[in-house]
Amino acid sequence: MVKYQEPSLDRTFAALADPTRRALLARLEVVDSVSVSDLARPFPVTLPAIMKHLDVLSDAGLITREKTGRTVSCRLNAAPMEEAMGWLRRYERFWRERLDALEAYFNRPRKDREPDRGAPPRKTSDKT
Amino acid sequence: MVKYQEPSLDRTFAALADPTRRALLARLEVVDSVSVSDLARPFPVTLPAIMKHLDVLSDAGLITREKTGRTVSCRLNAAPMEEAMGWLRRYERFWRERLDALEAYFNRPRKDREPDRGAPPRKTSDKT
DNA sequence: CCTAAACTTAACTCAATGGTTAAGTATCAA
DNA sequence: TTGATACTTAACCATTGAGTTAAGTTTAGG
Repeated sequence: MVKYQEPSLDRTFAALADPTRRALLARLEVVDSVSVSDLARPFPVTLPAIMKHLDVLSDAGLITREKTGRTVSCRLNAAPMEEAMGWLRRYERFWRERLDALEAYFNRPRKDREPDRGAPPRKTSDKT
Repeated sequence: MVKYQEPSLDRTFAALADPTRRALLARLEVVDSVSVSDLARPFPVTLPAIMKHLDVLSDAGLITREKTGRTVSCRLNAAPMEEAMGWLRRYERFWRERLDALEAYFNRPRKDREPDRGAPPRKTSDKT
C-alpha cells in the first residue's frame, strides 16, 4: 500500500526534529543500504519504536524501503532536505553578517580590538 | 524569568516544522522588529495561539522579545538556524550529485542523450 | 516440517502540541 | 480615573508523537 505523501517542509522539519531519526539518517549517510534490524541495533529502544521512526522518515520522503525476502533494506533519500536547506538559506545573510563582523574584528590591528560588551563576537558551531 | 535553553537541533527543527511559525519568521526576516499583535494580525488564529508559537520560537532561540511599555517587540535571531544548516550540509553531496548528473546530461551532445530508465534526471524544487 | 529470524500490527500509555474561551494585568490616552 | 489597548495566564480539549508489550506474519535453514 503506497501512501500518498506531499513532500512538505512540515514533514521534513518534523522528521528532523528527533535525535533518533537524525541518528538513523546519519547512519544511512555512510552505508548506502541497511536492514531494519541492523539499523535498530545500536538504539536503546524496541524495534517497533524504530519502525515508527522509519515510517516518519519514509512519509517525509527521507528514506526508501525495499523488501527482499524477509529483510527490508533502507536507503537514504536526501532530496527533501534540499527544500529545507533552500528555506534556511534565505536567512543565511544573518549569520553571514555575524561572521563578517567576526572576520573584520580579527583583521583589525590588535590594539584596536575592543570587545563591545566584554567579549569579542563569537562564532557558534556544534556537531551532532 | 530567563529560562535556560540549550540551543539544540531538536528545538530548532521542531520550531521550523510548523507553517505558522515559519511564516512568523519569514515576516521577521524582512522587518527587523514587530509587535506581538502586529505579528498576529495576518493569521486566522487567536492571539494566545500566536503567543504559544512565539514561546516555541523563543525557546528555540529563534526570536527575542523586548517589552517597552505595554507592547512587546519581536526580533529574529537566525543563529540557531546555522547549526541546522550545518547539519543539513552534510547531506548536500547527495543532491549535488543529482544536479551534476543533470548538468552532465544536458551538456552531452543531443544525439547522445539517452535516458537511463525512460526519463532524464529530474531536478525537484519547490517554494513555500 | 519446524523453528528461528526479521519484520509487522495492534492495543495501550503518557506527554506534548496546537488550538480554544475566559479572565486577568499593565499601560497609555483622554 | 476610566476605558481601551496590548498582552498574559489559566483551564480546558482533541490530536499526535514516542514509547511500550504482546501477538501476528513471512521467509530461511536444518
